[in-house]
Amino acid sequence: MEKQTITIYDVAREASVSMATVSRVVNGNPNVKPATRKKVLEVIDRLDYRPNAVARGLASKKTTTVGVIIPDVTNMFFSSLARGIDDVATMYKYNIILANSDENSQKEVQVLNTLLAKQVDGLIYMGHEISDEVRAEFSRSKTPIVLAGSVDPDEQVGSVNIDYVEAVKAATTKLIEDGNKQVALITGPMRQPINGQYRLKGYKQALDAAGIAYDESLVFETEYSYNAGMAAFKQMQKIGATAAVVGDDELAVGVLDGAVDAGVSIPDDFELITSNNTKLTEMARPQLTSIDQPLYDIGAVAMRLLTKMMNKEDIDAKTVMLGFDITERNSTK
Amino acid sequence: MEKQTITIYDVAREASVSMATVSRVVNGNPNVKPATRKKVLEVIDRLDYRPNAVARGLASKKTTTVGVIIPDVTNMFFSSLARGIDDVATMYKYNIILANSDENSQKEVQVLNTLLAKQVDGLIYMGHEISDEVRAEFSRSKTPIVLAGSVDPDEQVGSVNIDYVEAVKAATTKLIEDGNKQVALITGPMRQPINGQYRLKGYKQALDAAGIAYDESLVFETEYSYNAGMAAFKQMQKIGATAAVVGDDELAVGVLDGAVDAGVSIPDDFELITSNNTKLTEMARPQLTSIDQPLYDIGAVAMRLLTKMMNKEDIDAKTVMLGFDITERNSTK
DNA sequence: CTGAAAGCGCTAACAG
DNA sequence: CTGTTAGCGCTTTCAG
Repeated sequence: MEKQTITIYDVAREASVSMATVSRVVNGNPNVKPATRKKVLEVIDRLDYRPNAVARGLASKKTTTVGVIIPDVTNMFFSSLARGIDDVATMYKYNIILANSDENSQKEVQVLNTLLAKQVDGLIYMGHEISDEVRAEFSRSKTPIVLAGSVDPDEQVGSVNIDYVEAVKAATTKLIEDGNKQVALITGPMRQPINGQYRLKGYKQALDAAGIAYDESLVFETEYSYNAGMAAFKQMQKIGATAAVVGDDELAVGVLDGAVDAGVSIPDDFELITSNNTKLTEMARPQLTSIDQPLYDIGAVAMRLLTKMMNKEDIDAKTVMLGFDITERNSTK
Repeated sequence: MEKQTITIYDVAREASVSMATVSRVVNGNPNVKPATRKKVLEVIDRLDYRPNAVARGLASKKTTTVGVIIPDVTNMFFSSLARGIDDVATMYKYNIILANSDENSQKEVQVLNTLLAKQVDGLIYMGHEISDEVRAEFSRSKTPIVLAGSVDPDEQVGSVNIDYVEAVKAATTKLIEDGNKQVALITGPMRQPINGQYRLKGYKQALDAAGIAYDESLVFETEYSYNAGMAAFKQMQKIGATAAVVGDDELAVGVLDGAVDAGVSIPDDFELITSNNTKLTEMARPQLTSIDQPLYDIGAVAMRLLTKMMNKEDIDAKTVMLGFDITERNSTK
């Protein structure tokens, strides 16, 4: 009365061969006489046999499943990465166990452990920052790990990114060249390396190169939300900023709408460059100029790198940097 | 020299008990003397033992993993559902294997089979339409299945939705009451039940109730994309429509921007109601009035329903309809 | 090219 | 309350 499963044993019996042989044909082992292979395949088809992946996993110690830790699937930035990950995973016959972490370190550790308990062959981690607890789990684990779109200051695991320093530097420089003297940087917590170490560094480099003094009050540390963007715009208006590099698209749309709602004309009176080039940049009015990170590719390359690691192939470089562009739209002159 | 795993047997030996006892404490079986439980827990902790979920799955025939088929994680509509699904899955100790299908029937069947091979305890399917091949797989499978945000005309499996007929009827009615004589309906393929059977029906009912004749040329069948929306607006302008009910938010933003770009004032000269109330509706300018489907809840309830089915609990109703609202913003008068 | 047999790590009766 | 004993369904030597 249960889901009466037909096993490899049933197939063996019906085909008058041993389970070993059935196993061989299922696994594409070439050491099987074409005739018997044909016979077995026919029985498999007739019985509608489907190998039990769990049993397979136990016996072979491979699950062809990788764990993916994502802050929030609902966030376009991460879901774009996830799509790239899943596509190449599928390409290499892996499945993905997706787990939302809300960037909560405790949840991350928790999820990490259940993923390892499920014997995933590899792990992809997304998130703006790696807490010490998570880092500890990483180094304790023998399972291959790759970070997608997040930086690992000590390069213990693989990672795929763009050069955030250069990207922000380029964006800031463009704004300066457009004639802006007061360019703001609006982004997430400086505690997170991508902001505190990379974006801020690129921003300062651009300022330096243009001979403009760094003004701390032009740097806004905020959460990545639409409302935070609207609030940030008000602040900027107060201190006279005329342009901004923004670290997140939703945040940038907030800044944009804050300006529009305040009757400030973009890009004439205020210029804006955002960072992720998600669909939002095209849907906003005016459309947003953006650093163009190849999100899908970052995910895809991360997964590809992971397949190599799981396969124990030689890796040229554990840390890969993909190129970026700046896509100019109508929020800049 | 592989990842030297410590097994339940190691724990048993170290704690001087049988593996059965270790298994009992790991599984919270109350039939263990507190003292021995304590001893075992201590050893587990000391050895850093982590039960192998694959072996567990093979022995118990439960994987505490459910398969989730999603057209595209990158689509806010579906990712919102997915978030609801994952949250309640986590709540009930399940993990999610997420697979993108691109609404491609062949891929769906393929994915369905690998998911079943991995012995998932249940399945959640998202997608606008269920092909005959997929339907066939559904009925062939003994694994519990729930549809989230998609309708199943023959109710073979569980499903969670809102009443699309009523929702579109309400939206259309509002537009008519605002004085529009030419209300368009812009949505996906009529082949898909949600459009052809439900939305169209609700649209016609509203027209009927208002004594307005149905005009086929006011119904647009298109893909769910920003560009399709811009194109649709041009069409509508040609035939003199003054309002539209749109089946997808990204599509609606396209319509909106098409209007804005053409210098048409919204809502004065054209009114718009969209369907999914994703963040996009708030980021657009003017902000979009929308049918408010509780996306997260649909996902959450679908997963909850699935847990009941996996648990063989009694279900009051396999098909559940959640309520909806219409959130008025600035694309309607 | 094929079969026999020993596990993989854990759960689940069944005794006691 | 605890231990023994079969498996779960498949992979993988090891012979032949």
